[in-house]
Amino acid sequence: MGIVERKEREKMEMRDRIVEAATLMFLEDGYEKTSIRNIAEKIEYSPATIYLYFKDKDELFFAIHNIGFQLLLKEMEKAAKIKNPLKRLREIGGIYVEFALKNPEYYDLMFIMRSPMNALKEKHGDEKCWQYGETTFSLLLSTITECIEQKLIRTKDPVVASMYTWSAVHGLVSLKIRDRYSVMNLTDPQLKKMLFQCLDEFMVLMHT
Amino acid sequence: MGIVERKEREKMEMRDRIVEAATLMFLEDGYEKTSIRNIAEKIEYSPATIYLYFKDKDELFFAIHNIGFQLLLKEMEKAAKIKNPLKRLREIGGIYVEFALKNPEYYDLMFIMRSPMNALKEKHGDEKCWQYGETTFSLLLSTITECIEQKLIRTKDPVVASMYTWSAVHGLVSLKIRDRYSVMNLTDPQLKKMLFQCLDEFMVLMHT
DNA sequence: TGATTTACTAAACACTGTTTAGTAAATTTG
DNA sequence: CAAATTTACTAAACAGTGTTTAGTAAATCA
Repeated sequence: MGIVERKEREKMEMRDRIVEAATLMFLEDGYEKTSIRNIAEKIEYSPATIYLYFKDKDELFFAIHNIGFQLLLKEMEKAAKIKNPLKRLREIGGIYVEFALKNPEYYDLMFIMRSPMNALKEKHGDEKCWQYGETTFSLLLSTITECIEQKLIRTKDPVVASMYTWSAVHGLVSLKIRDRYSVMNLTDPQLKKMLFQCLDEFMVLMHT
Repeated sequence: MGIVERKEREKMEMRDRIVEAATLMFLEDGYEKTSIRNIAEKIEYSPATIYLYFKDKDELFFAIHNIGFQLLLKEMEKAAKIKNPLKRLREIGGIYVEFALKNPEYYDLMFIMRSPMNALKEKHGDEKCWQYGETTFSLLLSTITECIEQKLIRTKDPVVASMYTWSAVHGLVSLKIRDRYSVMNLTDPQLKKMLFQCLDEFMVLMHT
């Protein structure tokens, strides 16, 4: 009898409805204002119900963080086609920066906020750990490895190169998202231009 | 009569006592656990008293953030002596990374958390804005300008170079502080070694 | 000495994440 | 089909949070 299947499906549907409502609220009003009580009110259930589907707020926001990664990885696919690994590397960087500027809330959750990482810590070993993070990093790593193989960049260690490349682009966008470029009085379009100038200059530095 | 002077001095002393207690709590137990109520209890005053000395929690944490910057700038002074601007640049980077790893809570407050920047936004124009941030950045900017003048680095625009250099080191340490290097299973000493490898590799890239 | 200002606080307001105990409906079992 | 059990849900409470208001006692001024 398909009764347990139906129940499982219903459970999944309810979970999805919670994540959907929470995501909408999070993107519109930010993390702080997306309270368990507000989400519950939006889906017309009691706050306690949410705890039947998620261990805590961190686990719920881990689910939202995953949606963000799916979005980023879909964008990244566009770069995967590019044969020349150096051009692909530049495109990956460009997509990364563009994603962060277009989806600052998602980016914040994916790479800055503590919340989703807390969720990972608690279920140690259950699934490997930070799957989507690994996937994204290995995309960068394999591209840089190709660049080194073809002697297109001035570096030997692919892991070190991947780390400081990731750090460079993360630094660029996270300082913007967390308001530290207020030092230089720039408008948003001016800053965006600057960020891409930084990216291009960085690519020049790496190039043989 | 020195009565208003004494009162002013007492007001300052009380302010300092609040900041001191809050700083100790913040460094020991982190931002979340450093509540207005806990601070008040520690200094043996009521929570409402704190609001006679600080507009809100953000303003209090802006004061703590300033202490962090004083600490960083004191470390930076050691680099100022170095004549060779390229070596000075490397030292500035090293001190920056070292500071972040040794004082992750301060670093977080200074360059990642929203709280102190919120305090700045509210008093628009009162003092310029993010004074300490500007000071630190101009230290980097002047060093890089010297490097360019002496043709020691492969770049023309000093502002762009300062931005991506800052971003690179900020990226390195902020990904560590916010737990995103959990991807690579490294111990803390291993990661530290890697971060400095990244810094050195980056310096090689910049060098002519 | 009386008026005023200053420094402070108790209590409340409006929130937050989370847990517990209990209920009503759906499902399974005899 | 009726009784027992499981499932899905909620009201209410717990223990906190930042912040404001109204009121008090002491210090200072006139």
